[in-house]
Amino acid sequence: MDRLLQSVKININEKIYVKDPESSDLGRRIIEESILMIHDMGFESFTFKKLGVKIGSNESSIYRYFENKHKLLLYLASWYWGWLEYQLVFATNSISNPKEKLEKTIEIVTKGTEEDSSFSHINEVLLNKIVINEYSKSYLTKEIDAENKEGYFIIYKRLVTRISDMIKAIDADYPYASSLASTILEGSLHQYFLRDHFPSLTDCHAKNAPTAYFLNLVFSILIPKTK
Amino acid sequence: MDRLLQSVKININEKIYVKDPESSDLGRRIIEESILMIHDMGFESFTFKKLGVKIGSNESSIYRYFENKHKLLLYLASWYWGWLEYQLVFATNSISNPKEKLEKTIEIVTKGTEEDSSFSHINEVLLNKIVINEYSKSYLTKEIDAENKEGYFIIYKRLVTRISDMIKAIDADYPYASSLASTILEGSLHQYFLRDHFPSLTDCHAKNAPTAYFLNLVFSILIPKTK
DNA sequence: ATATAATGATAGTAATGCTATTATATTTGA
DNA sequence: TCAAATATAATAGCATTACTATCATTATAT
Repeated sequence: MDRLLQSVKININEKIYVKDPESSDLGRRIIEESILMIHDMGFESFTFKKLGVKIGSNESSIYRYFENKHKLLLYLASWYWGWLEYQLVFATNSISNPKEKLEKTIEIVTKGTEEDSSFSHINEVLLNKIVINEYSKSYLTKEIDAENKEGYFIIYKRLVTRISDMIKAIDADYPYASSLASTILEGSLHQYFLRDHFPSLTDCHAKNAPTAYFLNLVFSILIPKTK
Repeated sequence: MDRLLQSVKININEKIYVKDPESSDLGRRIIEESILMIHDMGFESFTFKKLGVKIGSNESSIYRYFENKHKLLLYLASWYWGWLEYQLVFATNSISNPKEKLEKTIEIVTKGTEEDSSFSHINEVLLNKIVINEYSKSYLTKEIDAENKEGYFIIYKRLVTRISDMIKAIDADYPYASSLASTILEGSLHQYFLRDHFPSLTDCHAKNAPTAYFLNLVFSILIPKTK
């Protein structure tokens, strides 16, 4: 990825954290190590106590950054979607042809993250895997409506809206632009999960196969209509 | 639904339970009330202790049926998918035209469950909502590969395979039959979730709108190719 | 009537998810 | 440069969870 990304700070809703983890060394270590730990042990087994031991700090200190591990997950997910959105906007901004633009977009949001920018403390490859395995848990809760109202999911929603708008730009009459956009994002994560754990339920085995699958899907739906 | 369903017992992998909940009154009450409680309070807040209080029984007695609440969720999900599979086979068995058959299938698996059979102790309407909100949590775990090997997900996998086979029957050359099948099942649950909590991310607002969305999607992809 | 199985009651344990308090560094800015 | 403010660390404590174990009681089946 472009080195420029390094200097861009992903803007995350301040209500998600108690204290901005980007504002201190401890905060950055919390983010850095939590990604490694959640990836290793899964979100359920991950605790602030264990994280404290790992970063040589104290449980109570971590609570000064995040109310609980659910909020930390919301933070990591927001960061990931913000990072993806940045890449998307950066890569498609100059494309004026609507079809090309959507193609590029699908490519970006469905390709697996394979290399770490290795500039920041955030390992994007592992974060992508965390999003695949844990993102649903961040919204499949009883608190979803309240948290949505607080704006904890704006970045994700904005991303879906961007894709939806591009779909509409190609076919203004297609009545399911938002559903299709959300299917691409969600469905892509799901296909990667299936590839790793239920290989018989997917055809996406090769590298970046979800991209080919969704490109075929989307343009089978949209293009014939515009002819 | 047909009254016949009443007499059919959904066959669930014996490893999921310690003692078959269908084999006793207490077992049936565990299933019946757990559905109500998980629907009400969400899977996270639900505990065997609370369930015990609700059914006027003891925590330890419930542990004689299910090792833990995760296994109970696997049981409920398997029952749901088995029930859906039964409906699907029942309704499509006699259809020989591949397109009609897939149409009917999509209709069945994407339509929201609106009425309870009210014959058994299982409330299918609430169970459908539980599947929408909690099913992902049953497989997004670190134990997934071991549990898959134990066969805890066979019914779900069989269902996806059935749909995949029907897709292949229409277009043998379409290279993503399994991915499309899994997208229909998963995506449908997701669209219902979005409808209830992120309405701006979906176009499926009307009753059974996911059915229309997926019918359009699938046949835009498959039919043009066969012409 | 007796053995067997199912259920209920009670207790206990380690871990989790916090909160609170106090002590000790570290930073900063007057 | 020193005091004040701020950040972090250490320790303790508490309610709840997710169990396990034991023993008593109650059906049921032979």
